[in-house]
Formats: sequence, C-alpha cells, structure tokens
Amino acid sequence: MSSRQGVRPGGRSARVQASVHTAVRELMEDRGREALTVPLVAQRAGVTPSTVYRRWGTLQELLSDVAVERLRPDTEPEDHGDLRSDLTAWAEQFLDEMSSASGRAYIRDALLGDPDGDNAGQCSAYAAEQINVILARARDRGENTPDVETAMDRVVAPLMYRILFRPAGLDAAYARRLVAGLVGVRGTGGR
Amino acid sequence: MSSRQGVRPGGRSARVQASVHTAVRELMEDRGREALTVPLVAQRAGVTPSTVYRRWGTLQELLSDVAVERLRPDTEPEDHGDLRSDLTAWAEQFLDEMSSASGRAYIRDALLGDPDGDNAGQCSAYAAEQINVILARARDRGENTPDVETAMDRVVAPLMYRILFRPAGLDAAYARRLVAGLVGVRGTGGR
DNA sequence: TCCTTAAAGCAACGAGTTTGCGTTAAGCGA
DNA sequence: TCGCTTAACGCAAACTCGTTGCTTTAAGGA
Repeated sequence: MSSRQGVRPGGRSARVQASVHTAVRELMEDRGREALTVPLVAQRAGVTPSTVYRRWGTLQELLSDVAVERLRPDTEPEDHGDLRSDLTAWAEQFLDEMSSASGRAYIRDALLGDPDGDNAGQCSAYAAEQINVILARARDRGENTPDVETAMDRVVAPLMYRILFRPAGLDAAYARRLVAGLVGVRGTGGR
Repeated sequence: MSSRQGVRPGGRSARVQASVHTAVRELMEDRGREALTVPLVAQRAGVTPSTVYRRWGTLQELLSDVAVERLRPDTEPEDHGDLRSDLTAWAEQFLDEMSSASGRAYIRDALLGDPDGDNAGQCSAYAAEQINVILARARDRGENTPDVETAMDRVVAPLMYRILFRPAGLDAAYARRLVAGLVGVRGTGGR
C-alpha cells in the first residue's frame, strides 16, 4: 500500500499526517524540491524523523503521497455545451497544469516512490474520471462519443508522454489538435 | 548535461566510466535494483565513492545514465515487407521489452535522475528514430505513410503511458490495435 | 474508568554523503 | 620526446541521513 489512508482517522495520527504533508508543501516552496530531507521535514512538522520513516518508509514514498494528493482534480470539468469544447478546455487546462515545472515534478514524484504502481494508477484514474464525466455529459446530450479508453489513448497519453519525454514545444494548439483528431472519429475499441 | 559523454574520451576517465557502468549492470542482476548504493557500485568498479559522487552527483543520475544506455535499440527494425507488419512487429517488441519489470525500472530510472530532461528526451528520440526508419522504408515502397509525430502520438505514447501508469492488462493485441488504428489513416499533422 | 495496543518519541548505532587536499595521468605545445 | 598544465582520481575525516530497540503516550473499546 502506498497511499497512507486509514491510520486511525481522528486524533494524533491524523494530526501528524497533516502536519507532515503541509511541512512538505511549505518546504518545497521555501527551499525547493532538492533540499528536502526527512529530518528537515520532520523538524518543520514538529515530529521526530523516525516517525516519518516508520509511516512512509522513505522520502520518496512520502513525496509520492503528497504528489498524488496534489494531482487530484478539485473540480468537475466545466460544461461548454458540446463534447469538443469540453474536451478541448479540459485538455488545455490539463496540459497547462501538468507541464509546469511543479506539475512535472509532482508527476515524477508520484511515479517514483511507488514500487507497486498504485499511486501512478491513481493519477491515471483521476484523468479517466474527468474524461468520463465529459463523455457521459455528451452522451446525455445525444452526441456520438468515443469510449474512455480511446480518449485516454488519443488525448491523455500523447499529452503525458510529451510532458515527460519531450517537454519542449508543447502548447495549447497541440492539445486542441489531439482533441480534434479524436472527436468525429468513432471509438476504435480502446483495448 | 546529464549524459556523461565527453569527459576525456580515452584513458583513465573512460575506463572508470566503463567499469562503473558495468558494475551497475552486474549488481542490478546480482542483488537487485533496491540494494544498489554508491559505495557498493564503487567497490565493485574498483573506484572510490568520491569519484562516483563527483562525476554523477547522485546514485539516481548514475542509474539514469545507465538506463539510457540500455534503452538504446541495438538493431534496426526488422523488414516484414509492408508498413503495417513492420510497425506491428516493432510495437509488439517495444511493448514486450518496456513493460517487463526491468524495462519499467529502466524507464523510471531514465526519467528520474534527470533534472533537465535530457535523458528522457534521448529515450524518446530512440523510438522516433526507429519509427522513422520504418516509415522511410514504407515511403520507398510507395506506401502512403503517416508522419513520425502522428505515429508517436498514436502508438508510442499510448504504449508508454499505459506502461508507466496502468501496467495491468497490457498485451500484444493492444499494440496491434494501436497500429491498426494508425495505418490507413492519413497523418493529421502531428503537432 | 481501566485496559489494550497502535503510534510517537528518544537515543545510539551504522551507512551514506560531502569536502579538502594530495596525487595521478591525459592532453598539448615546445 | 619531454615537460607543463589541469582535469580527474584517491584518501580520509567530518557530517548528515537512515535504521532500530526500547520507552512513553494516547486512541479506541470494554
């Protein structure tokens, strides 16, 4: 298990979890990602290092946890009246958030301290959920929609691939082109 | 600069670089990825830890270097007579190599110790090169081919995305479906 | 209220990392 | 070929980080 939920929801444990998480976020802003160490985080959180080590194991797993928390979308995708507009707006925002320096750092952290892939899967699930909302809304309108897997393959995957492997030269126009290539094409079955 | 070339190509430096790289590969097989430490690698390579620290900085940057080296394709894509067969064979092999436990570890290492993204970009360039060879061959045959960027978006990106974020349930049939969705469709402009 | 037991604190030990300084050997020009 | 310059390596000490056994605290339940 990578995601540290269910550790005695109320009380001291919860307080420690919260203060450690905020300590990580504050220190990342103050001193930058590279300067983070477990003892430093623990000190800021008012906790002993051993507590952090016992609950998270390594700094990377802790960062992975924090990253997933920050990558969770906090709002539903906006409704612009039709599938293409909705997807375009979502893709542009997704690209914007994820391709920023901090966004890329969070993605990498999420991928990193994650031996079993749970946290990475969670990130993907977040995107799939958002896409699903958009597609369901389009179906309700009577629009012809591709399935989620196809949308993931044709929009999310290319965006994420380029963010991770070729960050140079990404822009909103590329996101729009991906969406344009998807809508108006029937779902190919995904996988 | 992440890739440590050009450090005095011949002589002691080159010997150290080579022995450290092979030490990493040997130890990864012997004791596994997790057991690696800089002092351990240095000892096996017959070198002092400080040498490794000074040249690579951290274990992750060293691993990233080794990973990129291992991810470089060592052969040209096979020629099966037509674009679709070539792409299918390549995609299946790519998926096979990359989705293995060690393949995923290499990809993650390459992404990881790589602040400026040079190593990740190199990985992507390898794939693009291979695809390019296949497409050029198809054009020489007179086949109608998509452009490289489109192929990256439609085949490589989905494969890599799922390898990294949703490793469960990937198989050769999925790779074939991606290729099938690409060929027979004109290049949409890539980006 | 008392009991049980996770979870946190403390402290000491071991391992990994960093750094200054001396030494070696490429690379290069005379 | 020789000698000079300088990057790279080796050595060793100091320091920080990570680990672990034991003690103490406090949540949750009887």
